[in-house]
Amino acid sequence: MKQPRVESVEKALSILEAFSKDRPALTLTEISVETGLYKSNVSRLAASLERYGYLKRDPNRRFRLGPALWRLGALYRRNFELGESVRPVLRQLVRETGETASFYVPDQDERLCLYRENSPDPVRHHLDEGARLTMQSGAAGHVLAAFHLGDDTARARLDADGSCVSQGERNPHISAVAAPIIDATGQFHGALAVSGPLERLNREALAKARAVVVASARALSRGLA
Amino acid sequence: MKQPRVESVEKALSILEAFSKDRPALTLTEISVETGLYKSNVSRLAASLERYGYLKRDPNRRFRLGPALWRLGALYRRNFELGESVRPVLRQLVRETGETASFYVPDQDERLCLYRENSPDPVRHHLDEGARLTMQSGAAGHVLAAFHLGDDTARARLDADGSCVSQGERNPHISAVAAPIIDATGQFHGALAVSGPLERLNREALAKARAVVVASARALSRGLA
DNA sequence: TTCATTTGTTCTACTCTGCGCAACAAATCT
DNA sequence: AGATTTGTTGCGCAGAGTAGAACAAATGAA
Repeated sequence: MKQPRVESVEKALSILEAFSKDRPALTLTEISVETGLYKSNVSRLAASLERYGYLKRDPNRRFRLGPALWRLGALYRRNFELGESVRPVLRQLVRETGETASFYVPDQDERLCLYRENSPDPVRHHLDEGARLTMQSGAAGHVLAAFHLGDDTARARLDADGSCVSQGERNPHISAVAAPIIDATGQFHGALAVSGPLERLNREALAKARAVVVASARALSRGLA
Repeated sequence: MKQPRVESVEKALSILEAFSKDRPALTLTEISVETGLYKSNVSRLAASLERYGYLKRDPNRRFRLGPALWRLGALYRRNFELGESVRPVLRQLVRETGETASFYVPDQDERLCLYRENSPDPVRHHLDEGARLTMQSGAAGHVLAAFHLGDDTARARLDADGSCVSQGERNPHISAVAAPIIDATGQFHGALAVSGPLERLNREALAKARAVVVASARALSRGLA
């Protein structure tokens, strides 16, 4: 059997993927170059995307992502009844550790920062909600790789309780600790993590943080009916 | 000239539109019914959407919106450098009026609640960020219709300063006041609004709120380089 | 358990969509 | 003004995408 797919749809979606934090507005030719599609083709695909509000054109006729994405994105996040329960947990983690707390979910073969509460400390690990990182490194990355992809190498890095720590792995100045969220049915939802500057979040602090994160993850996991 | 469009892409997007707050998870047949597309067709389109993370299947194989939407939605919202500036303004409005404050942007021929800060009062006008309402009614609706669509009827309802009030219009128990955000180049961005229960937000309170909203909208408008 | 029913996937043939490309138009720069 | 870049439109062919049915898998009933 052949994997079914619809080419033009995937082309259209790849147009959306061309946008990023650093490139929030693109001209037709830029999109064309970025995606490798012909300009005429992009023009037509973009027209359809625009109709549905997935793209819009700013005053100088450049393309930007459209409001429909935000609307559907909000719907997506609502699916996680988690939202209501995760935020307080993150805030609690920030209070208890003084560091930044985040919640990651798998997005394709990468990981997505779904929720985040930043440390009050001016020197902190900063990252935006909606940011996407690799699953190949970082404490949360390993947890996701192990539970979502079923990666054995990653699984080997995990503690018996499923938690994982990393020091200066993805970013040389950051250490972190993460634990999985798994509901009663065994369904994996994502990873809870605390991260901060390596200097402050040293071996000792990490060990303490690990206990807190694991406990919070347990509580959250239980909270999912 | 014929309006360019790509049929399969629009079909795919209409699949995403089939999801809503009340129907966050759909089976293949449900999508098929909702969109009027053949099941085999939905199956293939959905496969492509799934590949790109716009859809995912939950444990019972039902379709749900995917994380890519949230990621891109976050990017979209970032485009509004507004975000950073709007939130504080909304909070300030809540503080000054005691009612709920929101920021709406146009989304196709409707309006989308992009940011919202709720009143601390237990009896308040509740609505979620990401919710979509008509442009045909409500104070913010008229402002958007007037400035975005250029609707003359709506324009006639506006005050000289562009503001607009409504009492029990969209919802019989809610009154509201809204004002437009327009940057130095004349570009319209959206509407700032304060809304609350009709009983509390009466004629008198509305008049007071209008002044506050208009002032905030002015300040915000100026804040956009 | 077995049978019935619903739900989802796979296959095929035909049609018309979507594609590449080139010619055209519009905007921007010199 | 002319030159160059950027976006749109027209056209014909290839083949992508569709409808429909047949098949497979899951679910429910008995």
